[in-house]
Amino acid sequence: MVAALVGDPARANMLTALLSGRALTATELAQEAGVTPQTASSHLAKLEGGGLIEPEKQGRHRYYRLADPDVADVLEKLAGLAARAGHMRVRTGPKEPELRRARICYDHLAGDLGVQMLDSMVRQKLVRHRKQEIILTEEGEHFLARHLRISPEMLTHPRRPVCKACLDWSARRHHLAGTLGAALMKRFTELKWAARDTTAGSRVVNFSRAGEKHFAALFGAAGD
Amino acid sequence: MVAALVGDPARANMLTALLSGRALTATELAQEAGVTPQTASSHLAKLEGGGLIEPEKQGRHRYYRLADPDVADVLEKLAGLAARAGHMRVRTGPKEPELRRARICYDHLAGDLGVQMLDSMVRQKLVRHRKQEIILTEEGEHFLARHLRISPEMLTHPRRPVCKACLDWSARRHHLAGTLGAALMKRFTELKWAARDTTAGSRVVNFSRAGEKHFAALFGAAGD
DNA sequence: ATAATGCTTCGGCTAGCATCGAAGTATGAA
DNA sequence: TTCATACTTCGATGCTAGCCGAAGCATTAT
Repeated sequence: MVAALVGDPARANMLTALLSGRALTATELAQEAGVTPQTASSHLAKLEGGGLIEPEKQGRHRYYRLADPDVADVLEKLAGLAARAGHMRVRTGPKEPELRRARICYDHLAGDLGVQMLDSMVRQKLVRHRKQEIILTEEGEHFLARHLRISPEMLTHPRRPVCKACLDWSARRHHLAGTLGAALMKRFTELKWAARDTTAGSRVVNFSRAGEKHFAALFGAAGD
Repeated sequence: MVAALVGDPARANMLTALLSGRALTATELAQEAGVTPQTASSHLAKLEGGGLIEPEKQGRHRYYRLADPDVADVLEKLAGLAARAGHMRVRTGPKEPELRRARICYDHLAGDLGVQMLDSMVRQKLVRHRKQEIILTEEGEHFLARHLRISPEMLTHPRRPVCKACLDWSARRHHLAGTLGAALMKRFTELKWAARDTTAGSRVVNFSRAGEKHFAALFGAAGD
């Protein structure tokens, strides 16, 4: 029975975390639920078996998201019932809205700005994006060399692709990973357009006023 | 959490039984769930505490029904998810459709015909029906005396009202109980319009061809 | 290669909860 | 009144399932 899956508090916490439309790693879900990774692993296997969530492998991470909008729908209705019965479960949105805007995803930029950057690159035909595959175009190489002093040879790596689509959990869309994604983030840091938050463990990336302007000039949103 | 309530198999069976829109007694729900009455009592208390079901006392019975259309909605969606995951839960409708049409409710007529009778009586202004209260009108007294030879003094009883609204679980609406309800059923039997099913424990009431005609003449449905 | 990280599987422990028997209340019948 | 039925509460038992420690892949970093 599906309800039994949702009934367990640990699993309910996981699902509630996923309800925000983000995709989270197994470890992140473990701490959301307040259990150890091995316990979480068992729960996640059950949720997956019940068709409530779906995994997406990404390097040595395993991102989980809700399997379906229908699942989210049922969960919300369920939460609505609980609220009416007085068993309110507040669980307000994630802590930092800054995280949604810009953050480190391993070594590359994620968040709204990361998604926006990939969108812009596709629109400018710097890359071609089909499904999971992303290819750097010749125009893209020129663009990178001219504006950011990133040369193709800087991007070669024995076992890592230049471009890769990476699921962004705050925007629920893909942003750019791979050696190019890492190189871009590195350059942004070197140029002092952006800097990682000094707080230990924080994944927030803060853009400077000037940095934001330069970034927008290269990768501005569609409407701009 | 609400989902935990639905998660237990016994409770899930109870809710599924109630999902058909009927109201069932605690004992009936116990056998639906396949547990003893005392176990069922505990489950029902929890479901009531969670706001999923609501009791309606009726003599020494306790009828339970889903608290809200919303609850039914969520349960159906939940079942839909389960079906998609392959964990189909068939649970086809109740055994006898005859039960839905006409049956004994203690000593009076219930089922579609019971509901239809009360509707017709209201329409003919034989009774006034406001909320739970039903009052026999003067016209009603005349009608009963003329067509069924039921006199007002036959309906007096030390501790029982003449008219009472009784929740009909198959139609999910009220039918007529009280001494009048009992007297009507008694008269139908005497006139051989209807007879209780001979099977032991059966609550089915079978109408004869002629009985059905006479009944329809007095208490026909709105469209007729 | 070696080390480190992310995640899973295995095994044993424990808490919680469903379950039932028995006894207690409430309602109605005789 | 006394008896029967419907339902609940209490008390004790037993089983499920969540939990963690330790160990086992898998992937990536150095």
